[in-house]
Amino acid sequence: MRTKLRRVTSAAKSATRTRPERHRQPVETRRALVEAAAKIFNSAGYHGTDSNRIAREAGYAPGTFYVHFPDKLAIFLAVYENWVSAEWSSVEAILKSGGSARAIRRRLSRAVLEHHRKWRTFRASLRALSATDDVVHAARIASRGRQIETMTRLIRARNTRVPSRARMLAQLLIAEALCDAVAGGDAKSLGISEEEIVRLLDESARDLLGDGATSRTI
Amino acid sequence: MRTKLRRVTSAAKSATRTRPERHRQPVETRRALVEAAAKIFNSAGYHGTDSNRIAREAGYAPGTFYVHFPDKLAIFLAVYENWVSAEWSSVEAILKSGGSARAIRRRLSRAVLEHHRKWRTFRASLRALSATDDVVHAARIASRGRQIETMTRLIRARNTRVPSRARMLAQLLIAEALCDAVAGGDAKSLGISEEEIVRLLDESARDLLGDGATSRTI
Amino acid sequence: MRTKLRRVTSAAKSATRTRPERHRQPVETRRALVEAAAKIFNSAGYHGTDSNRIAREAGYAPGTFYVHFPDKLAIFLAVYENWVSAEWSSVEAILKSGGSARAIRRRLSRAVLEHHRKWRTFRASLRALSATDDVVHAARIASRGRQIETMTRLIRARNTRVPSRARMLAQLLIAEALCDAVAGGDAKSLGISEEEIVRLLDESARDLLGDGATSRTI
Amino acid sequence: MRTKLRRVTSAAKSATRTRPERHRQPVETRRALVEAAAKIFNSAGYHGTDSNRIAREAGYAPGTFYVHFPDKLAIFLAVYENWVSAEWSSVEAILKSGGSARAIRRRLSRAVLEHHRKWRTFRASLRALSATDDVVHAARIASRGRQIETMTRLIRARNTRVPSRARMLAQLLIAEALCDAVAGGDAKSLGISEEEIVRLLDESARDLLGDGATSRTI
DNA sequence: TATGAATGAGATTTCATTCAT
DNA sequence: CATGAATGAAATCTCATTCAT
Repeated sequence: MRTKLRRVTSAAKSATRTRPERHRQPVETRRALVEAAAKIFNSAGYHGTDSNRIAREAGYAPGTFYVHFPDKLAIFLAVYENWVSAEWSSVEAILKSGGSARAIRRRLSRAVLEHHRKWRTFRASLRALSATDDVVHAARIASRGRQIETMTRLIRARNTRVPSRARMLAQLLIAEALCDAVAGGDAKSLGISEEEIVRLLDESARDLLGDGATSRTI
Repeated sequence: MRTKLRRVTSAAKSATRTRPERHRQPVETRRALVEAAAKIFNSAGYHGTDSNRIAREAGYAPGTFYVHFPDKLAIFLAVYENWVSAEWSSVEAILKSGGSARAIRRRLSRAVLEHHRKWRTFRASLRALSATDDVVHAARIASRGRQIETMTRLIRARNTRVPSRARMLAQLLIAEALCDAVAGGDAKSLGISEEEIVRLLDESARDLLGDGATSRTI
Repeated sequence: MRTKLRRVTSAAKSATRTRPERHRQPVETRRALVEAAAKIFNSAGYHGTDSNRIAREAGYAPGTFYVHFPDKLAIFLAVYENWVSAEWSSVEAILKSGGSARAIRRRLSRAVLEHHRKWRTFRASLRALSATDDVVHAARIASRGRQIETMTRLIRARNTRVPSRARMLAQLLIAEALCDAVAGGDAKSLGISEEEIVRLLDESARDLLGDGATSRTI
Repeated sequence: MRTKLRRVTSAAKSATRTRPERHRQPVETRRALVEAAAKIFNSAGYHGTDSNRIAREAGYAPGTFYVHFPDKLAIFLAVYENWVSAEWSSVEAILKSGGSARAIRRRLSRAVLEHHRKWRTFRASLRALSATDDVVHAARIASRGRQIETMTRLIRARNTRVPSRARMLAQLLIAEALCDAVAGGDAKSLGISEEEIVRLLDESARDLLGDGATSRTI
C-alpha cells in the first residue's frame, strides 16, 4: 500500500526565500545567485543542484538565473573564482598578521583546514568536473597557477628562499589531501587522530615557510 | 477495448545486433557489465554514464543491466571493489619482486602513478560521490582501512618498523594527490616537470619502505 | 571532454505542434490537464493511461504534467474530486427543480444512471485503486462521508424523516451497483431489460426520498 | 544523503518458495500457479502483480508460467473461474445444510460476506479489467449468467417462487455492493455499524429465498 | 515440461533551458 | 531586468515475454 510524497510546490519554499525587497541592481542579483549556488553546490554537489533551485533560494524566478549566467556551469565557475580568492585573501591576511613563524603557520593550518572542511562537497564536485570537462579543467589549472604565484609572492615577502614550483605545487596538493581527509571525517572514521594529521600538515608546511627548525617531515 | 497489444518485434533489428552468442553464465555477464561500466565511468564520469549505455557496451539489452544490479550506484561500487583489489595485488606483486629497495620503490611509484593515470576520471567521480552519498562514503572508508592494513602487512613483511596509522594514511593521500596531479596533466600544464613530482613522491615513500638513505622529504 | 551539449532544437517540429497559444494561466492549464486526464482514465483505465499522453492530449509537453501534479495518482484524485462534486451539484439541481416527488425521483434516477454510464471505466479504476492504495481509499471514504452528509441535507430540506446512516450508505451502494450493471451493459447482455433494473432502482429510492406510496422494494 | 534499497535478488525468495519437490504433473503445476496467482492478485491487484513473481511464488521459474498460460490475463481468468465455482459450491453446500430458512439465510450471508472480505482486491481488479478489456468483460457476463442459473436452480429446489431474472441480478449486485462496503471497511470508517449493513443485506435476501416474514426491505 | 538469463518496448520522472510578457 | 509557465530530451527502471538448452 504505497503512497507518494507530495512535492510541496509552493508552500514551504516561500519560507526559505530571502527576496530582499526587489533589489534592482544586477550586480546584487548576481551576487545573490552566486551565494545561493555556492551553498547548494556545496551541500548537494554539482549534479545534485538544479538551476531553478538556485534561483529560488536566491529569491528569484528560474528565468532570472539565465539572465545572469549562460548555464549552470558558468555559475559553478563563478563560485569557484569567488572561493579561490576568498581563500587566498584569508591566507594573505594571516601571513600579514603578527606573531612567530610557528604561530603564523599554526593559524594558517587551521584556516586552510577550516576552509576545506567548509567546502568539502564543492571541492569534490570541482575535481570530478575537472576530470570530465575541459573548461573546468582549464579553470582549475589557471587557478593553480595563480595559487603558485601568490605563494611565491608571499614567501618572497617573508624573505625566505623560494622553493621550486614543483615543491610548491606538491605542498598545495598535500595540504589539500590532508585537509580533505580530516574535513571529510576519514581520519576519524579510521580511528586516526585528527591532531596527528594536522601535525603532519604543519610539518610539511615548515620548509616552505621556513622557521629554522629541522625539517623532518612527511 | 483491446485485450492485448502484440508487440511487433521488428525483424530488421535482430540482423544488426551483435548479440555475443547469448552468454549464459550470469557471472560472465556480470563481469562484462562491470568491465564496460568501469570503462565508461572512467571516461564520462558517474553522472555522464547511463545504465543503458553500459549494457549496450557490454553487448546486452538495457533490461539486462537491472537483472544484475539494482541500480547505477551498485555497479559503481562493484567497479570500485574490483579496482581496489586490482591495485593492491599489483602492489603486492611488485613488493614480492626482487631487486634493491630503491628499485622496488621506483617500480612501485611507476605502477601507482600508472594506475592513477588510467583511472583518473573514475577516481574523481568516486570522491565526488563520496561527499554526497553515504554508501559510497562508507565504502571508501572501508577500503582505506583495508589499504592501511595491507600496507602494514607489506611493511611488516619487509622487517621495517611500522609507522603510525596516521603516517600511513598521510602517505596514501600524498601518493594519490601527487599521482593525480601528474596523471591529470596538471603539472605539465603548469610548466612543472613531471619527473620532479615523481621524485618528490619517491622521497615521500622512502621513510615508509625504509632504505637507509636520509629522508629529506616533502 | 565536452563542456556542453547544445540541444539541437529541431525546427520542423514547432511547425507541426498545435501549441494552444501558450495559455499562461496555470489554473487553466491545470483544468485542461484534469479534463484530458478524466477523458483518458475513463477510456483506458488508470493503468492504461500514461502521463505523457495526458499532457499531449491537453496540448502540452510531457514535462508540463509534472509542473502541475506530482504524479499520476495526484491527477487521478483531482479528477475524482471534480467528478464527485459534479455529480452532487447535478443531484442538488434536480431536487430543487419542480414537479411531483415521483417526477423528481425519476429524473434523479436517469441522471444518476447517465452519470454512471458516462464514467463507468473511471469508476472501475477508482474501485481497483481503492483496494490497493491507501490514499485513494481514504479519499473514497471521505467522499462517501460527504455524499451521506449531502444526502442528509437534501432529505432534511424536503422535510422527510432522515433515515439511518447505514440505510443511506446502503442506498448509495445499491444505486451505484444497479447503475453500473446497466451502464456496463451487463443487464442487456444477460437478456435482462434495463427498464426493469431502473424500476428496481427507482423503488429502492422511494423510501429515502419518501412519496407516500407503499414501499415494495428490492 | 540518499541510498537505495538493494533488491534482494536471490536470498529471501527461496524462503517463500514452496518448491514441492519437483512435481512433474502439469496439472499440479498449473494448479500451483493459479493458487499463487490468486494470492498475489488479491493482495497487489492485477497491475501490481508480475508474472515472474507468480511463478517464483509457486516454486517455478519465469518461463514455466508461459508453458501453462499464454499470458497474464489468461491466468487471471483461470483464477476467476476457480473463484466463482468455489463460491457457488459453498453456497450450494449451505443451502443443502439443515436448519430453518432463517438460519440458512444467516449462514449464507456470513459466508458470502466472508468470501468478499477475503477476495476484495481480486474482485476490484476484476471490475476494473472488465471495464477495459473485452475478454474479461465477456467472462464476467458469462459468469453472471451462470450465477443466475445456479440461483434459479437453488431457489427452484426449495420450491419457492422463482423471481424475475432482473430481480435476481439485482440481488447479486446488492449483495456484492453491501459485502464490499463491509469487507473494505468502508462502513466502519464511516462510523456505520457493520451489523446494520449485514441486517439490510439479510433483509434484501429474504424475498428471494422466501421465509414468510413480511418483506420490509432496502 | 521446465529453466532462467535475456530482452526491449515503454512508462515515469527530472531538469536545464527558453521565451512571451 | 525579472518573470515563471512551459518545454522536451533524456535517464532510470519495470516487467511481460521469449528462447536456447
